[in-house]
Amino acid sequence: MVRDKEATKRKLLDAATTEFATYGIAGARVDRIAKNAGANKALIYAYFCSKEYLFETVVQEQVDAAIEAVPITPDDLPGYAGRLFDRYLEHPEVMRLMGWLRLENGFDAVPEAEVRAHADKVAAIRAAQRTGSVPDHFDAEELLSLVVHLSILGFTSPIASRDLVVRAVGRIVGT
Amino acid sequence: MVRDKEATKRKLLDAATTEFATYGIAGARVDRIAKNAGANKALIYAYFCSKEYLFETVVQEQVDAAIEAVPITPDDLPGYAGRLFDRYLEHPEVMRLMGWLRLENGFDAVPEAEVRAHADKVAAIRAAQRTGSVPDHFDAEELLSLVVHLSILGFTSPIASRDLVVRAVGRIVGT
DNA sequence: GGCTGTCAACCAACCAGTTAGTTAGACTGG
DNA sequence: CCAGTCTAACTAACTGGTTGGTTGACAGCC
Repeated sequence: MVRDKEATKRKLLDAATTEFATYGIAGARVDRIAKNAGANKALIYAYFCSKEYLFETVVQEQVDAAIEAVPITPDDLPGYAGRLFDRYLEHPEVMRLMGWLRLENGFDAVPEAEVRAHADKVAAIRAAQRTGSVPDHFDAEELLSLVVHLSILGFTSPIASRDLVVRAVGRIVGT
Repeated sequence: MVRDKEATKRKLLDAATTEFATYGIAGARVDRIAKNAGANKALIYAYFCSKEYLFETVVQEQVDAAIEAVPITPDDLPGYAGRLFDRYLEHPEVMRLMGWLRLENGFDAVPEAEVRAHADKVAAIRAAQRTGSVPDHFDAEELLSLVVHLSILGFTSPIASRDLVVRAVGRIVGT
């Protein structure tokens, strides 16, 4: 047996990510997380204080990763939406975790990292609008909301395709 | 005490609607539903068999009501999106219930009533496209998905307004 | 009297969180 | 190099409380 705190934390976080994405906060079972991580339940409380705080840690980590993986391209918003669409298709856990978070902890329970990243993206779009490379019939914040929202079309509609999202954003952004 | 089976069922359904919309299936408490309905817990099992089946009944009822309340207007899809937006603002339970359903029972667990209504709406849009009153750069089914999806923008973005949704759908539908 | 709606009390299963104790392995003094 | 010691990672078993579901008795109505 290897005694490695960080490695064990990692295994617990991985198991918790799957568990929370599948069952949500109320539905997740601490025993199952420990078992799937091959670790003891008490370690969850030693390392993450509580089930709730473990969930927050998982969300934080996943949101950070998603934000870093798909940087915004203000001059190509349809392409940005397409890359977001791809990301969510590859990592549906993020969307599921956010879904649980919003339903269980209220609709304004937004991870801090997301708030910061959001502000940066609005600024980037606004700058692009000033140079004229992005039309301004929508306010920068409105435009970002629309683009991001359209990129998650795949979770609402079974017939949604990458191409559909890209074309729709193309029409929203305009010429 | 009044002994009225239908009235008791109604009170239980109302309490269950609030409870399930707030806490989901796993998070909902049968005792709390009974208490809030002013009825006994055993009646839930007498009338609705199980917690799961009670949830299904609630969802069915709410979805039916929502479908009936907002009929489609193929020639005015922005207006349709606006009315859906209003409906969800007034009755957020429906969206929350659907959210729980999708997360807890899988993303293809769509109520039967919704499937039927969906097909009708696609047909209506397709007909409008044939008469030329709706442009056909999007397939009818794609168009409906986009319109419905945009109407729930309020659940993703805190800055979403009715006007924003209407304008966005306007650009999607085109002239 | 029998049928039906209602209920308090109950139960077995489950679950988040705790604790008292065990052990791997790093460190130390010789 | 090694015996002794100390610490922190780890664990099995337990606890207090909760939860979905049941049951047997009782009350009102034909």
